[in-house]
Amino acid sequence: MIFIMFFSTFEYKHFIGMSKCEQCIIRQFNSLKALTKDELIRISGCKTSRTVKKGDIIFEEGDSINGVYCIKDGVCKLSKLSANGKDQIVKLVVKGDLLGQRSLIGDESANLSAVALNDMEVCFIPKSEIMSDLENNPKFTLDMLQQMAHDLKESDNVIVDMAQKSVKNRLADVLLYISEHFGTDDADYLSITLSREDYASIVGTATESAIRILSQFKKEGLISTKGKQIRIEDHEGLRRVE
Amino acid sequence: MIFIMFFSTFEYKHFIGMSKCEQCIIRQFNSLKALTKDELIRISGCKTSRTVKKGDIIFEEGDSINGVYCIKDGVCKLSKLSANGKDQIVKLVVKGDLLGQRSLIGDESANLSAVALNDMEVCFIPKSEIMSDLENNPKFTLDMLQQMAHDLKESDNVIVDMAQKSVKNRLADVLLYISEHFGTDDADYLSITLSREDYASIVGTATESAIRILSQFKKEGLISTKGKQIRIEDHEGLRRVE
DNA sequence: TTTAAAATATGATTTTTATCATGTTTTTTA
DNA sequence: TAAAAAACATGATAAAAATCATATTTTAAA
Repeated sequence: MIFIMFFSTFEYKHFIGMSKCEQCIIRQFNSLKALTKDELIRISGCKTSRTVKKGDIIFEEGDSINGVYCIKDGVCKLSKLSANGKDQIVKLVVKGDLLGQRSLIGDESANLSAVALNDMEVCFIPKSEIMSDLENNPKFTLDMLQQMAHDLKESDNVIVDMAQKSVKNRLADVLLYISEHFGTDDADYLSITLSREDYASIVGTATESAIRILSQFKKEGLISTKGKQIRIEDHEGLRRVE
Repeated sequence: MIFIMFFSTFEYKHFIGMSKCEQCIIRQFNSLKALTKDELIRISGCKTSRTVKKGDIIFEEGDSINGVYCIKDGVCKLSKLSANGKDQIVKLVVKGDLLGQRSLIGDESANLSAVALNDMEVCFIPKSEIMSDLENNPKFTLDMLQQMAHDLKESDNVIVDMAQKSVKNRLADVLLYISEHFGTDDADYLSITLSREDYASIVGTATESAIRILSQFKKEGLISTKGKQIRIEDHEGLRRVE
């Protein structure tokens, strides 16, 4: 037990999940910002914090979630297994987002699975706490409602794109979306790296098709790659893809 | 002006949109049921009621809606024009549903167009009234949130189906969905009649493809038709379509 | 009620995408 | 670090769906 002595206060709190919600900047990015100081302190007292390794399952379709995850760091995919046995990625969830709120509000088991795309750090807030805030803090509920309205709009737009755009067009869109929403590193590579299979699973196509199209984009000078990493070389060109 | 004398009190109120929300059973089917009697009386005083003819546009993409519609009778489609010039139907909205709440909550112009599929009767409640209730009645906001969570789940599931199922499979699903959600008439025909173009626009395919597949379903004895009307002859068969 | 327009229907053809097959590269693990 | 596994790549072929063309039927309008 001697090694505990080397932990600083910060590291110790961090390790066992005792860092304070009131002082956490992450909450500014989601509906938790609408909570009062007292509510945050209460949540701080019952939340748990944990790390999730790349590839780990946070929850699966059908699981009872019983709470909400606040993503402190990392990225995960929300996907659903279709009848033909293929996974369809519905949404990418990143640092600052909440996870599991839909199931919690609908009082249902998870409709989607959440799997980490890189190492993550997440806080888990039990259902009872969130529900009590939803019932008593109208600002919080309204903020949650606004966020859900935004998600619904995005989902509707994805339906239209799925139905009306070609696979090539959708794949170009995904690259642009990732670039615009999640940014790039210092060498302009997309900050989120996905496997070709993941790209196929977002676009809703066969893995081979996704690979083929990315190769074509490369030949046409629209993108370049370094291993799994992708850099967009011609944004306008990608936008023109049909 | 003499004809006004023939109107009964009921008809008169009905005509100029003065029937009372407190007494309207339709609200039991949507979030308005969470409002208090006082709130309903207040809304009654400022809502307007109108009829919409088949084919009429209730609102279009980009319109500022400035309120919420409560569907007293009839059905409409929510659609979006895609880049290739085709309309994609995202959702069917029926008697009892609310319309426009997403744009109102997000404080945005309409993302979708709403067009009547048959003659409709709708009440319009101005934005200010709804917003004040959202800010002051947590039960109402929570109910709205739960409804929105449900819509989001449905949208996510549509994305998966769009991406992973064949056109034939999706068309079979739509027929079953309409049958299960909107019911049939006394002769078992689907109570909602859609053009082949509308079916194509829900499924996300070419009109000719939708026509062809419906013809095939007919040949296979899965459905029968009488003009535009469709009757499902073999539910299990439709469910097995791949 | 005749005519025009729209919706339905179906064939032929092309395009898009999936599937199968096989090889190469990269990553993981023993 | 060598072997195994996973991911990537690409060709050949098949299947699905779109497009174009052209009737026919139904509906709406003059």
